[in-house]
Amino acid sequence: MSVDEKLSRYAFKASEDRWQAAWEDRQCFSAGEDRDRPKYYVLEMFPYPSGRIHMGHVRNYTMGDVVARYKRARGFNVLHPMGWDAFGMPAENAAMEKKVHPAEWTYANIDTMRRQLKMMGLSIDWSREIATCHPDYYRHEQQMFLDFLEAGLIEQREGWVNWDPVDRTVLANEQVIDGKGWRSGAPVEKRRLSQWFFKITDYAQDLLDALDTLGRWPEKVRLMQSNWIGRSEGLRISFELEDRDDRLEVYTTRPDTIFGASFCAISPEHPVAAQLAADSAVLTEFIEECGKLGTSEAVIEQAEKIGFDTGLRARHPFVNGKTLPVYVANFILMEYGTGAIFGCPAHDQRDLDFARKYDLDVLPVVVPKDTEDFVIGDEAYTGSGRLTNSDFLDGLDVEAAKSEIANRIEAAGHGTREVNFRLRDWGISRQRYWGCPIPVVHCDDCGVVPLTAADLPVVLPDDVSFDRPGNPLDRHEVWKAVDCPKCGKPATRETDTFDTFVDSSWYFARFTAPQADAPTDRNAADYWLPVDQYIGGIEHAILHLLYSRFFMRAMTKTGHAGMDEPIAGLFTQGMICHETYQTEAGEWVEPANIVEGDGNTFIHAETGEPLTVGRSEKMSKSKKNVIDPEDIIKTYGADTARWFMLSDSPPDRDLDWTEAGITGAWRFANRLWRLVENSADSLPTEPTISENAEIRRAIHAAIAGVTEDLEAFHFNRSVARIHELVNTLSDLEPKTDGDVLHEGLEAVTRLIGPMMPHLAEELWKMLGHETLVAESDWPAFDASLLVQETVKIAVQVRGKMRGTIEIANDADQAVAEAAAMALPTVTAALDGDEIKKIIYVPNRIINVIH
RNA sequence: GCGGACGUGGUGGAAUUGGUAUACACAACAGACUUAAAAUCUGUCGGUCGCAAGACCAUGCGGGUUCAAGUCCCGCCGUCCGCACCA
Repeated sequence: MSVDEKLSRYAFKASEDRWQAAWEDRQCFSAGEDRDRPKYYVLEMFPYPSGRIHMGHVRNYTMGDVVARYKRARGFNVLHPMGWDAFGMPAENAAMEKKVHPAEWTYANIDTMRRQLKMMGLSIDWSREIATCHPDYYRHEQQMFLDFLEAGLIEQREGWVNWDPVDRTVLANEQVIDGKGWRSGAPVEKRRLSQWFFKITDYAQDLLDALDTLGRWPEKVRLMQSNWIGRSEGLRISFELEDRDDRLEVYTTRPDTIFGASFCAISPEHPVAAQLAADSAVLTEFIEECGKLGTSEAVIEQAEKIGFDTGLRARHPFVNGKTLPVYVANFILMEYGTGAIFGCPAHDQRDLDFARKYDLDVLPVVVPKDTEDFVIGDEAYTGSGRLTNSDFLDGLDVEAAKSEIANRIEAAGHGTREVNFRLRDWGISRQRYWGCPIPVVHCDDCGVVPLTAADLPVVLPDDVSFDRPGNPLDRHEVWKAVDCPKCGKPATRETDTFDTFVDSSWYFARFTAPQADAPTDRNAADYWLPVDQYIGGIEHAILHLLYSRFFMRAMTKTGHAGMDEPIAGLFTQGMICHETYQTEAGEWVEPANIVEGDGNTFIHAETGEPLTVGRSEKMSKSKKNVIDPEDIIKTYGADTARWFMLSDSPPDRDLDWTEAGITGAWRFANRLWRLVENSADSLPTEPTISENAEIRRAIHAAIAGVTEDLEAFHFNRSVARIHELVNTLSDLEPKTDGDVLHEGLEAVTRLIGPMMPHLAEELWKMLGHETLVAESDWPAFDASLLVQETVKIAVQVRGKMRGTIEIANDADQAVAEAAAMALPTVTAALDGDEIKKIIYVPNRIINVIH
C-alpha cells in the first residue's frame, strides 16, 4: 500500500482497536438492573464451540448487535450476553480422532472463537459469559433435574435406541447411514433401554394454546410447532379378536370410514406382535428387519411400506361376521396413538398403497357431492362428501358421521372419544461422556435414588480414554462407585448424561444472573425475562424452542422462574451460501484455490486443472465452500464484514457470499469515510439550520425510513436508504452547502452506528465530537419536513399504464381527472370512446375505464 | 413420505402490503484522470420492434378473481429447512 493510499483510505485496524478499547474502558455494554429505563434483552442463539467462527455466526451476531446498539440508542437498558453450547458429540469425535481430551478441545475452541467474536466489535457484556460444560453451569441443571423429579415432571421408562452391535454403542440418527453404523458399517438394531423422560406431553395443550400469545414470533414457526404438537380428536376403538380373549385397541381420527375398513395394522413393537413372534420365527425375522430401519421417523416414513399377515382376525364392530386381517406393518409407530390402526384404503393414501400391495379390498365410503360412478384408482379420496356403503351412516356428511359413530361406539362400550397428541415425551438420557451427568445412583436395595443438593455437582471425571467405542463413564469403576444416599451401601452412579438440548433450554435464564448460587436469581430473572428479541436459525424452529418453552414452565413450577414463555420476540435468519467448485474427478475445491482461466472458465490455482462451477449451496466443510470470517475481517475490517452481512439479502433469506459483495461493502465504507474526511474542514463549527428543504427532506426521510426498517428487521432496506442518502450528500458542495451537509453527515454517522460501529465512532470524532456514538441517542426526525406539496401519480386506461401526472397532495378527483384527460397518451388510448367509470385513489392512481 | 417456507433483470434484491414492477447495490460496457495499472469520478444498462415519439412482452409454469395481481385463490414444477440421539 502506497503512502498516497494510506492517506486516502480508512485505516480500519487502528480504528477498530481504538474504539473497542474505548468501549471496554467505559464499560459501555455492561448491563445492570436499572429500573429507571425500560429493559431490553437481545439474544442470539449461542454457538457450539466447533473450532472457529463461521459466516453464519457473523451474520447472526451482526444482526443481534444491530438490535442491541439500536435499542441502547433508543434509551433501553440492554442485556446482550454471549456463551457457549459446549457439550456434545463433536468433542468426543475429536477425542477419538485426534487423541485430545474433550474438555481441552472444547476450551481451546472457546478461546479461539471468543477472540474472533471480539474482533467483530460486538456490544456484548462479556462479564456474563457462560459455558454449559463448566460445573458452575451444569450443577444448576442437576439441581433442577432433582427439583423437576420431585415435582413429578420426570419419569423413567424404556425407550428405543439405535444399537451398533459391533461397536457395542448407541448411535445418533445421523450416525446411522443407510441402516448401518457410520464407523463399524454393521447393520443397526433397535434396542430398548431404560431412559429418563421429561413429561413435556403434560403441557401439550398449554404449549399449543400459548402459541397464540406469541405475537412476535414468525407465523411459520408457530404453525410448525402447532403441527409438531399435533393435537387430534379421534376415537379409540376396541376390536374383538377371533380365537383370543384380549382385544385390539386402535386409534383413529377417521372413525366415519369404519365401514370401509379392510385390515388392521400394528407396530412391530406392539406387545401383540412380540407375543406372536415368540411362536413364529418368520415374524421374529420380519420384526428384526423392521428394526434395521433404526429410530428415525424420516427413514421409516420413506422406506417401502411392508407388512406381515399375522393370521389373526379382528371382528368388525358393526358388520356381523366380517373380520379384518391383522398385519404387522413397518410404518405404524408405537409412540403414536395405541400403536395400532384400522386401515381404510379408499380414504387414506398410505392405506391404499398398502392395500394394493397386499391385494386387500378398497371400498369407498365417502363420495364427493354431485359425483356419479365414483371409483378409487391410485389416489385415495380424503375430501369431504356423503357417506355411502355404511349402513346407518349412509347419507351423512363426514363430520356428522364421525359424531354418530363415536356415539354408537361409546354407547356399545366398544371405545371412547380421545384427544391425542403427536408430541412425545422428551427423552433426555444419552449414553455419552461429554454431557451433564444425571444426578442419580443405582442401589441394589433401594433402586434408583436421586442425589441431594449437598451431593452436587456430580462432576465428570477427567481421566477417561476414548480408545474404544462406548461411554467411558460406563467403564470408570472409581467414578461410578458411590454410597447410596438412602441406605449408605455401595451403589453405582448413573452413567448417562443429559441431551444437550437440556443445556440450551435455560441458558437465557442463567445469563440474567450467571454467578448466582441457585440456578436463577429470581430478582434478576424476573427483571430481564422474557428475552425481547431472540435471533437464530430456522433449523431450531421446533425442537430447541419447544423444549425451552417447556423448560420455562417447569422452572416456574419449581420456583426457579415466574413466567411460562421465555421468548417474546423471535427472528429466524437465513443461511450463508457460496458457489461450489469441483474437479473433473468430483473433488471439492476451496474458493481460495480458484483462479479465472480463459473466457468464463475457472482453473485450480495449484494444479491448473479445469473446474466446474456448481450452484451456490450452504457453506459446509464437506463441500469446501467456506470463507473464513477471520480472513475477511483482517483484509477488510469488521465493519465491512458486518455491512455486507446486512446489505442486499433480506435477513430471513439465504445470503450468497460473493467476492464482489464484500468488495462493494469495502468501497462504500471508504467512500463514506472520504466524504467526511474531505468535507470536515469546510463544515460550520456551530450547527445552523439550512434553508435547503429538498436535502433536509432527504435527510429526515432517511432517518424515518432507517428507523422503521430497523424496527422491522429490514436491514437490507436500511442499507439501501443509507446508500441513497450518501449519494445525495456526495453531490453537495461543502463550501456552499456546509450547513445542510453537516446535518446530513451527522445523521448518517449515527444511522450507521449499529451497523458499522467503529467507522461511526471514527466519523463522529472527525465531525468534532468528543462523545461516543455508542453512548449517543438515536437521531430524531422532523415529520413536518416529510410532507410533500405535490405528488406524482400513475394514470391508467383500463388498467394499463399510460403516463403520470403531478398534482397537489390529496387533490380532488376533478383535478386529477382533468390532468389525466390532458395527457395525449390517454386520449389516444381512449380513441373517442365513452368513459364508463373512473377509479381514483388519492395520491396513488387514477384508472379510466372505457 | 409427512410438516413448513421460498421462486422478480446477467447477479443480490426493492415494491408504501391490491395501486407507476425492477429502488439500492454488484457485474458489464463507454468515457475522464494516469506513462500504465489499480483506485476514484461521470454516463449507459429487463427483453423485442422502432431514427424517434412510442408500442408490445416480462415477477418459476398453467388457470382464476379484480377497474387494477409480484402481492389474493386453485393446480403444477423447482429449491431449501425440520422429522424427536447433529447442534
